[in-house]
Amino acid sequence: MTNEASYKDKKVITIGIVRELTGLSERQIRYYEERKLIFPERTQGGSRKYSFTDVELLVEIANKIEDGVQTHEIRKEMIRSQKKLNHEEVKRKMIQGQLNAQFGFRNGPAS
Amino acid sequence: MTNEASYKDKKVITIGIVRELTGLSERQIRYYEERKLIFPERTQGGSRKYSFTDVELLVEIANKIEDGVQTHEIRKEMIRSQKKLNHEEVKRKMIQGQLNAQFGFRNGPAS
DNA sequence: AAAAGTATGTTAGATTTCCTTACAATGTTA
DNA sequence: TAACATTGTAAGGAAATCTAACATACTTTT
Repeated sequence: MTNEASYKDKKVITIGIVRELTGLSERQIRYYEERKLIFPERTQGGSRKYSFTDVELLVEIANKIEDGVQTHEIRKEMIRSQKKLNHEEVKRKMIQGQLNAQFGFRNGPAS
Repeated sequence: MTNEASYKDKKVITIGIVRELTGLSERQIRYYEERKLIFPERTQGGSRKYSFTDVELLVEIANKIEDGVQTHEIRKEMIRSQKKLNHEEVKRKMIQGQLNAQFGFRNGPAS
């Protein structure tokens, strides 16, 4: 049913490569994490690992900052659009629930 | 016309992560390179960088080796399928050439 | 205006990751 | 048996990353 974890979202890129891909400094990349705009995973030893999605997000963040938007504002925007997404998801599930109620659809493993 | 360089083919993954993703040892990964089965890029400093495609290929290689196939044979297979691909490409271009001869299609920058 | 906050650079020292080379061990092919 | 194939391991060095701290220049808040 669900996607095989897409390449785009797999956290496999170290910070040096992210620097190359985005043109940002490592200082900037770490700072945006400190401001909770980005959430790399870590290796056993503690090195950061990013996804291509993270890389794209970083570029968007950098663009907004160039436009004078503060990390603080960017974070709010992100929370807003996250909420909107959640809202969409809730609506989708409600509709799904109504269909189930009406027609008794099932897709679980039970027969 | 051509694809935006796909995430799958971008060489951005360091050997430690490849080890995690494939379960192979770094020794094995480097050895398969020595046997010309895989071709990582390098960072400025000399560290190897792999793509997701490389990771998949490594898993295939590992499976064949478990089946007792030697790197030497695997390489031949790869060259064979590479040649088949080239052959397809040549055919495609020949057909394209014939179309051009017949109808004089152009898409270059010249008027 | 002074204080606080934002964004980034830089430095230092420690730790992790990666590199190459070489030798060893074991199994396979010629 | 001699050569080859595959993998482990060790050593020493270089590259990459980490955190913490201090500095700077701006902007916002009080």
